[in-house]
Amino acid sequence: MRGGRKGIPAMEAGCIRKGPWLAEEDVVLRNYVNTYGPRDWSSIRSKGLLPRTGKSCRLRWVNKLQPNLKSGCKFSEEEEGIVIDMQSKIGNKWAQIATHLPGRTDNDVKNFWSTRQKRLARLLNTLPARSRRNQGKVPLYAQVPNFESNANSSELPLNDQGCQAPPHPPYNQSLLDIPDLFSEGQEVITEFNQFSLPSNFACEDSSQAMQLPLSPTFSDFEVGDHGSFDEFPDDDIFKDL
DNA sequence: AACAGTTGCAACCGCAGGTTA
DNA sequence: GTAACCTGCGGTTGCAACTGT
Repeated sequence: MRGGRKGIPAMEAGCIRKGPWLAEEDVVLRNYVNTYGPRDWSSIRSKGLLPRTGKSCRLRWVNKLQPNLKSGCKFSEEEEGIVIDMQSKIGNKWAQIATHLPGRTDNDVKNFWSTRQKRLARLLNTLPARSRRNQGKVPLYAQVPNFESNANSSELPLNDQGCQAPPHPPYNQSLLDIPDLFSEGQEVITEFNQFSLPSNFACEDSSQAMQLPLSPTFSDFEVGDHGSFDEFPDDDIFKDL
């Protein structure tokens, strides 16, 4: 396991313990749930079983101890697709989305989405993180002036298929033709070719809609000859169009 | 090998809605 | 009716592990 707050000494606030859970505490919590079921969380403390709040116990059970969790297992492409699709439909209803993903908790979904958003933010506002080879190169997105402010879907031109085209390159060209995500001198990032568009870009005649994959995944984005590039644009960048 | 930047995720907090006394 | 408590949810934080230079 990595991450978490292992390094933090368990704090004591009164008789309430906070911080990382110990294996012994997990055992006690498991025994409690086996005996009484996953409820009455606050009685765990009142019974003197654990110096944890009911809230903390519930969270620990739901996110780590309950059976059939896919802990430590990355989201599959199918799972990513479900999250992306549902988030676009119902918003940040992580608990609701998680019900469609067996073995995943709302926290898992939330963390997955949060990571995805961070990548987008970095893509839009800064240079790609670990890809220091891209330092000094400006993301094409970042070169787009007033991308959101001048995006008025009602004023967007129609493309040659009668679809409302995105307001600014690269979105108003065939996505499969997008040449470079980053550019400076001879170094370019290529093969940026898959991401979804918001529903307001869809044609009424679905047969004329832009042919795009609905559920891009991290692995869909590569950096031509420059190594892997796992950054990708996010559906939310179109939200206000 | 050392360092710095980034990622993944456990666990916290505040709030809202439901239940009970 | 309402105060107190419980439960669940979404947002945020912070650290160990990872990765690239």
